[in-house]
Amino acid sequence: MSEAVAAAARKRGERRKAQTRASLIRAAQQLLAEDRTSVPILEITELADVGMGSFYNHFETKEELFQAAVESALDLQGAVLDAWTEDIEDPAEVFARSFRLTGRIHRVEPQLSRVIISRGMSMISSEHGLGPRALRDITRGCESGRFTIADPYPALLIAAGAALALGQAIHDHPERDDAQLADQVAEDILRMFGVPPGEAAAICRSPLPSVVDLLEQALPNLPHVPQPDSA
Amino acid sequence: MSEAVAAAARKRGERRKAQTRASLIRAAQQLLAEDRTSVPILEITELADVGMGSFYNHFETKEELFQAAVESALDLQGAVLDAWTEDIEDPAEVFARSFRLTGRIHRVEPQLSRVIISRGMSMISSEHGLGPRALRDITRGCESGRFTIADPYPALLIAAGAALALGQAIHDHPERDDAQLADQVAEDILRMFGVPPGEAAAICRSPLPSVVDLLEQALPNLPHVPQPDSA
DNA sequence: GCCAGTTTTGACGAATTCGTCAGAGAGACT
DNA sequence: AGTCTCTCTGACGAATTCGTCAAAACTGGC
Repeated sequence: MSEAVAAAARKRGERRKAQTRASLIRAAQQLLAEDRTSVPILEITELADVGMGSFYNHFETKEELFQAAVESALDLQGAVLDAWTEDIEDPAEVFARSFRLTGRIHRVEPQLSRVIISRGMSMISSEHGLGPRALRDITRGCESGRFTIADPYPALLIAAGAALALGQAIHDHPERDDAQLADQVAEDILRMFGVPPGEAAAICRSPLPSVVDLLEQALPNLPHVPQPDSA
Repeated sequence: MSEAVAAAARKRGERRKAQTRASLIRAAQQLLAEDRTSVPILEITELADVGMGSFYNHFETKEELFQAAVESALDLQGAVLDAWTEDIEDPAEVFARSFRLTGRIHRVEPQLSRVIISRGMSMISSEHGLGPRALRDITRGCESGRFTIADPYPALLIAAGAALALGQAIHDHPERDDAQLADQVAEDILRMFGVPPGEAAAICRSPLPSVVDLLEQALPNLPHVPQPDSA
């Protein structure tokens, strides 16, 4: 037991450092969402409520921080989607659910969404991006015969591009029904994958759990996510 | 006739001013393509080979210049695609040709391509973006019964997102066969539009004119495009 | 309580960047 | 040639931004 206590103690310093880093990343995400990436470092640290010098303890340049901020947001989004679809068998349902929930997230978590939109395109091929995850799911669908496309990769490009464009459209036109739009896009893409039209429509109109509830369940259990300060 | 001469003369000043503006826009496009948008204004004017003070004769802020640079690139791309497809009847062929040629442009004109990728997502709904043009073509296809989708708008989002993702992929993975990739993506999207698979495949495998030749023909005739200096 | 190792902090001088402005230059008109 | 107007130009002072560093704060081990 004393070992456990010691271990916990040994990690208090690390946690403090991680807190500072997380604060900086959260501030960077806020600025990224507001599309204000050429702010002075002092403004970032003020927003993060840390000393100006702390920035240089964690990052060499602003760009490095913003990069980390985007990767963190993408990792979060990926982990959340995985958690929400892990118990589904049908690849078509996995894809539809991921896509439709992503659409809902754009409205419920506009900051996360904007961060991803801001740089998601250039991260499609990155290991942090949603590309690898989507490619895995599409490939699974092809191998199981559920999807009948010639090659998963072009399909991935379409799906990933559509996901980002959908988010952009939801932000640009808040008056539209975002849920219906997301469902329609998902349905179109399923048909492109080779899912019969009737089935695609049924899958994309099935009821979804509330994103808010899902997020609340998922967030506390996710590893290495910048948490809001528990002041 | 003296009127015509006077008019020509009156415009010499305007042309000189437009030259300076075009130089600035070309410099901005180069920087945009290199993803270096937080450079000092002096560096932009040096690249444009104009005096530092000239910048403020044309733009209030750097962002305003970059905005103009993106709009100029998008207008060019749109005008070129229109010129290349104006005499085609079948909406499916118009779409396929636009999409496949856009894919080729990413490799042939990497700078134009990168500029569009850098901000194309946020310009989908803009009048300068490719969105309105694509929406027009897709709607035409729906009305003529060639496309059987429920709603043109979600389809537009998929096509636009895919076009940008394709460009990104071509830059990220230069070892891939970009022409084949673009053709496959176009084919998948045509099938999504409701074009029978066999037809979609045939349309997207038909031979294409050389983008280089087309560009050479189209460029000199396009209005209000920043031309390279004819030193 | 004290020391060694780490992280945080913000003040400061150095360096960069900004935006203005007065003068030069080019063109149009008399 | 003279003058008027509009654009171009780059030097300059003002303002911003950077990155370092020595001191302070915190932590863990003794």
